[in-house]
Amino acid sequence: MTEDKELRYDPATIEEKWQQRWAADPGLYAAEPATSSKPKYYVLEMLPYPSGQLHMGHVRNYSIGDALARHMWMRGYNVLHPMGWDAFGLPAENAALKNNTPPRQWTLANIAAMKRQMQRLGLGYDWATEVATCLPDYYRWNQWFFLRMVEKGLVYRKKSKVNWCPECATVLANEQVVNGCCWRHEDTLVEQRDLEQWFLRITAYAQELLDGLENLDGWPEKVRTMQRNWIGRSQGTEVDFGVEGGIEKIRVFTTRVDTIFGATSVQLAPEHPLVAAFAAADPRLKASVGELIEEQRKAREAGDLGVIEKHGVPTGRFALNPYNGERVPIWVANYILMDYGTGAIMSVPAHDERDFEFATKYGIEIRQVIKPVQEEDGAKLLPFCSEDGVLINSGEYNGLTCAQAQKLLQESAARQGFGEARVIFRLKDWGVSRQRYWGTPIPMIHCEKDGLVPVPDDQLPVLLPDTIQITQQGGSPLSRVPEFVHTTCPRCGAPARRETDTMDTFVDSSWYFYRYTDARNSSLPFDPATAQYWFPIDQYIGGVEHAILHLIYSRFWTRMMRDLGLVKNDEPARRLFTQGMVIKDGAKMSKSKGNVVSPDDMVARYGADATRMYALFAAPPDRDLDWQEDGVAGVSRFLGRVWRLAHAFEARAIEGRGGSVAAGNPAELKLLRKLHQTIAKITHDFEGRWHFNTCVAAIMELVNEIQNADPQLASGEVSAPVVRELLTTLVLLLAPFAPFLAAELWEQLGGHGSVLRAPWPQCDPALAREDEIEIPVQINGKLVTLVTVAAGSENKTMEAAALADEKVRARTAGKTVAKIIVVPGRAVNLVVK
RNA sequence: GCGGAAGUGGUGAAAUGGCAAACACACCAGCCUUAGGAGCUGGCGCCCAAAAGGCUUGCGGGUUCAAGUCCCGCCUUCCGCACCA
Repeated sequence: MTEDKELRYDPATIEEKWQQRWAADPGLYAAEPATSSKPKYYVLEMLPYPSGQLHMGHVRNYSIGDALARHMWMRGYNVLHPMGWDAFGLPAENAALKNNTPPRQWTLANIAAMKRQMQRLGLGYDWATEVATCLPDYYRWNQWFFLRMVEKGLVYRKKSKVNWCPECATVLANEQVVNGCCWRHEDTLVEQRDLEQWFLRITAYAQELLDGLENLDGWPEKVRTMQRNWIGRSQGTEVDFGVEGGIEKIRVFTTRVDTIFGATSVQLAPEHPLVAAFAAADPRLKASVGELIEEQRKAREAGDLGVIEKHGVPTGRFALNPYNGERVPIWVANYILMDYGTGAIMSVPAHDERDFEFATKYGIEIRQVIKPVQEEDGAKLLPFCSEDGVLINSGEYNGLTCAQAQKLLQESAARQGFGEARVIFRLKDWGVSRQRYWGTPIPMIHCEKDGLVPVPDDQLPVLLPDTIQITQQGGSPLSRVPEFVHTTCPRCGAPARRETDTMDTFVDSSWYFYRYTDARNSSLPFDPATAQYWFPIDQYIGGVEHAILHLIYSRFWTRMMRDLGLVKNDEPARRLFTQGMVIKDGAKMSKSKGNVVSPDDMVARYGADATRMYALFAAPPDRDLDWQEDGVAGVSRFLGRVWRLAHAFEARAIEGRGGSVAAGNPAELKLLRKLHQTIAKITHDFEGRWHFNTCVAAIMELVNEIQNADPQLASGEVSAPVVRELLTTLVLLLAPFAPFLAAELWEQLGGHGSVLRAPWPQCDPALAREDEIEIPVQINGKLVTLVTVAAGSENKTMEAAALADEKVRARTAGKTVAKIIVVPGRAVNLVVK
C-alpha cells in the first residue's frame, strides 16, 4: 500500500465534520413515539454529577452504552438513549465559597462543558430529553412527590443523630467526616447532634424490596446480595422482661428465644431511655454511661477501624425473666446499639459469641441450655451457636429441638401477653433533610397555629432563591433569606415560616429516568402511558459503587409511584450491568496519586474513536481496566489501517455496487468466510456476553485478513462486488465502536443514508462454515499431532485419519489401542497401553 | 471474622471440559522513508548452544479418555459487610 498525504487517517478532521453533521440533525438520535411499530429498547447510563470534567470512568460507561444503543438502532429497534445531570449537591456551594460564583452559574457552566465533551466523544444521546435536576422544571416534581408521600403517610419528622461540625456550624454528610474530624477543619472533632429531620418511610417497602430481588435475574448477583444484606431481614421474637421493684418493662429482641433459659443478664444500649432513668439517681452510673456513649460515638466515626473492645457496667438493678421469673442483673454495654431492634437484649453467653466474650470478661454466669445433636470430642463446647441441638435446663421445654422450642415459646409469650414473633430489618427510614442551599426545597410550611402544613400543589414549585450569599455560617442557608422564609399559612393565612432544609440529592436520581420519557411535561412528572411504553429500562449501565444507595432508592421510588398509580412496573430496570473501574498503574485514578488521565487529552491526541474503542478493547467491560496510553495509540494505528484499506479499494468498492456477491474462487471464499464468522461472533456478543474486547479483536483479525489479501484485491482476483461487501460490512461492524470513522467511510463508500440506520449485517451460516478443519489428535490426553479432515466428517473418518497419521503410528507401534474417543468435529484421543 | 470476585507470557488479555497464550501493547531484528507518535516484513511463554524433546495457567489433592475451565483443601490480591442480638 502506498503512503499518501491525503490517505493519512486524521481523526480530528473526520470527527469535527461528523460532530457538526450530527448536531445539525437532532432527530438522528431521537426515539420514536410510543406508537412506533418497532420494538422498544431503553438503554440508560447513570447520569453524571456535573463536576465540569468527564473522567475515564464516564468514558468507559458511556462507550459501553453507546455501542449497545448504536447496535440496537441498527437492529431496527426504537431506542431511547437519554442523558442528564445530577446537578444538585454540595460541591457547587464549595465552589461558590472558593470562587465567589453562584452555584447555579457554576453548575450550568459545568453542564455546558461536559455536554461539549460528550458531543466531542460522539455519544448518541437524544438531547431533546435532557434533564438537569437543579432546574425548577425538574425539582418541582421532587416537591410534588414529597407532597404525595405526605398524603400517603410516607413522610414523617423525627429527631435523629447527625454529624455536626462546630466550626462550620452545619451538618455534614457521613462522607465528609474524615477520621472523626471535619474535612475542612482537620482538627475539629465532629459531634453527634440530635436534629429534627424529615424521613421517607422506605421501610414500609422493606419486605417487598427484599422479595423483588428474587426475580431480578438480570442484575448481578453481587448487587442483589449487597442489597439483601443492606435490608437485613431478621426473624425473631420480642419479649418483655420485668424490672424488679418497678413497673417498667424491658423489651428485648432475640432471634434465639429458645435459649432464653440461658439468659443470665439483660444488656441495654447506653442510650436506652431506661438507662437515663436509672442513671438519674446514680451519678457514678451516669458517668460510666457517658463513657460508653462516647466509645460508641468514636467507633461510629472511626468507621472501619473495627470492633471496639466490649465494655459495660452493671446498673445495680435486676430484670425478671417472664418465662420462669428468674432474676438477672441489668447491665449497660457498649456493644448494644439503640437503633437496632429494641436497643436491649437478653444476654445468653453459652450460645452467643458476643455475650460469651462479655460474660467471660465480667464473670457473669454462663449457663448451657442447648445440647448439640452431635457432640464433638475435643472441640470447644461453648459458645455453641448452632440451632442444631435440643434444649436442656429449660424446664418444661427440655428435649425439644431449637425450632420446636422457638415456636412454642413464641406462642406462650403471645398467649400471656409478654411477647410476640417479630420481623425486623436493618434497613432504616431514609433521612432526606439537608441543611444546605443547593438542593430541592422541602415544600412544607411551619405555622404557629396549624403546625406543619404542606405547600398546596398550585403553589409549586417552591423556588430556590437565586440571590444568596453562600457563607460558612451554620444552619440552613435558606433560613437567612427572609424573602424565602416569610410566607403565609395556606390554611389560616397567618404569617408563617417555610421549611428551610433541602432534600438529599438521591431523591433527584431516584426517578430521573422516568422524566426522560416525557421531559417537558408541565402538568405531571411524566405521562403514565408513555412511561408504561418505555419501562422497565431494558439495560441500565453504571458503576457498582451505586449498588446500595441509588439502586435501592430507585427501587423504592418505583414502587411508591406504582402505588400512586403512575406506573405499572415494580422494578425500574430489567437488566443492570456494572462496569469495572478504570485504573492506572494498579491504582484507582485520583488527583492525589497524580495518575489521572484526561479524556480531552486522549481525544486530542488519538481521536474520540480510538479513545472509546480502547476503553472497550483493553478489558471485558465488567473487569477493571488498566489504562495504558500505548494501547490507545495502538487502536489509533489500527483505525488508520482501516482508513487506508478503505481508501486503497474505494474505487473498486464503488465499481462493485449492485453486483452480485458470490464466492467464485478460493480467495473470495476465504475472505467471505472470515467476514461471516466475524459477523456471527459480534452479533452473538451483543446478545448478552458483552465481551466487546474480543469483538474488537475479531474486527482486527478480519482487517488483518483483508490486508493480507491485498494483492488479490488489487489484481481483481477478488471481484469488485466482493470487495464492496467486505468493506461496507466491515464499516457496519465497526459502527458501534468507532462511530465517526464508520460514518465517514460509509459515506465515502456510497452507503445509503446514515450508517446508524443501516441494517446490521446478517451472518450466512453456509458461508461462515469451514469446509476443512484441523483436529488435534491426543494419545492418553497429550497432544501428538493435528490432522485435517472435511468439516462434518463422521467419527469413523476422523478416527481413520488419526490412525493413519505417521506420528500416531510411530507412537502406537507395538502397543494396544485400548479405546478411541472421538469428539465430533473437535478432537480424537487414543487410550494406549 | 463473614460474603463475593479474581490469580494465565515483560504488559493488557484470549480460550461452549477437547491444539494454552487469539487480538493487542512493549521489546528485538530487518526493510522503506516524504524522518512520523508513520508504514511494511519477521521474531517474541520457560528449559536446552540448536534441533529433537521436555515443561508451563497461584499451591496441593481429586474427578475425567481429556482440566486454565468441574470438585475439595490451602495461599495471595481486590471489593463489599462487619458487635445487627
